[in-house]
Amino acid sequence: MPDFQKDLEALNRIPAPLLRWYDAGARVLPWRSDPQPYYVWLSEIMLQQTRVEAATPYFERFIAELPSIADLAAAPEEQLLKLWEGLGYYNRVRNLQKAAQVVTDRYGGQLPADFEALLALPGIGRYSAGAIASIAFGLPVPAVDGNVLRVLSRVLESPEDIGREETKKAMGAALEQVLPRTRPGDFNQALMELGAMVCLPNGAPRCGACPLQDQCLAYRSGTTGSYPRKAPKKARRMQERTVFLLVRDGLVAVQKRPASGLLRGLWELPGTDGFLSQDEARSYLAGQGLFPTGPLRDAGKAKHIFTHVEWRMRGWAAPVQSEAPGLTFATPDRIFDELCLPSAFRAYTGQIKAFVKEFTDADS
DNA sequence: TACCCGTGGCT
DNA sequence: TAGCCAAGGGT
Repeated sequence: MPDFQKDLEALNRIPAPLLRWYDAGARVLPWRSDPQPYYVWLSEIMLQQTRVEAATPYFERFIAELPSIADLAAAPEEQLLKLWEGLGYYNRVRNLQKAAQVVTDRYGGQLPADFEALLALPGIGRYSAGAIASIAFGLPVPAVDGNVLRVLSRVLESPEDIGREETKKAMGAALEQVLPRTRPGDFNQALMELGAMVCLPNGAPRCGACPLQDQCLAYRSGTTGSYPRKAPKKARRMQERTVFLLVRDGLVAVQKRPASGLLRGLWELPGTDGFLSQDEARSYLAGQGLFPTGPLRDAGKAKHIFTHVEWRMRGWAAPVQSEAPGLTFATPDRIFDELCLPSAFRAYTGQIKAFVKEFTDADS
C-alpha cells in the first residue's frame, strides 16, 4: 500500500506558490466564470478523458439548450445524445441524466453539497465528487485526476504506479491534509491546470514556467521523463468492417446499434464484419433482401481508432428500392440534425450528400 | 482487479 | 506513421 504520509512536509510547500501562479494566469473558462453547481458538474463530466478545448463548445451548446438540471432531467434521450455527438463515452450523458433525475426527485433539483451524496450519483466517481464538492461548494476534499498524479509523481519522484486505485487513494489522503481550507476548489484546479499547461505528459514539461520548480525532485535530478510510472497498456484488437451507403428516393439507410457494447444504442450506417469485395457486398445485401438497382460504387477505405479496438473499414454505396428489417431510411437533414451518429463513421457520412445527389439524379 | 467505453491532437 | 494520452466511471 503506497504511503505519502512521509511526504507531507514536501506537499505542504506546494499550495502557496501554486495558488500565486494560478491567480496570475488561470485560464478563463465558462464554468469558472459562473461556477454554479450545475455548470461545475456538467464540465467535470464532459472533461473526463477529454481536453478542455474539445469540451468547451459542447458545454456552451449544452447549457444553452438545457439551462437547468430540471431541463436536463426532462430531455428526450435523442436530444441528449445529439448534444454529446462527437464527444465520446456516450454513457456519460446517459448517467448525467439519470443523476439529474435523482437530484430532481430526491434533492429538490439542487445538487447536494456533500461528497458522499455526490459520489452516490450515477457517473460521479471519487475524482468528480471531489472536484464538484470543492469547486462548487468549497468543501475541503481532494480531486485526484491524471494531472494531479503526474505533477505530484514528479515533485516527489514517486515510483508508485499511478494507474492503481491504491495510489490514487493514498495521494488523495495525503493531499487532504495539506489542502488550504480557504480555497480548496482553487487549489484542486490549480494542480490540474499546472498539469495541463506546464507539467506536460508528452514531450518536455515546461519546467522553466513552473512555480514548483525549486521543490521538484524530478526536475532537480533531471528525471521528469521517468515520471509518472504507469503499467503498460493492452494492445488494441483489429476489426475489419464493411459499411454501406444505401440510398432510396433521396433517403439514406441508418440503424440503431445493439443495446450493449461499443457505441451502444447510437445510430450507425449499416454494415457487417469483414472486408467485402464488390461481389461479396452484393451477395451480403441480397441476403438482407436488398437488391441494388445499379452498380455498387466504391466509397473508399477508412480507419477509426478506439481505445481498445481499431476498425478498418471499406465502404460501398448503392441505390436500392427495397426495405430491410431493422433499417430506417432517413433524410440527410434528419441524420445530420437529429440523430446521433458517432465520429467513427465520418468518412462515410461525409459522402452522404454526394451519393444522394448522384443516385437521385440518375434515377430521374 | 481487469476490462470496457470515444475522440482528437500531439510527437 | 503509430503510439501516447486526456479534468474517469461502471461493472
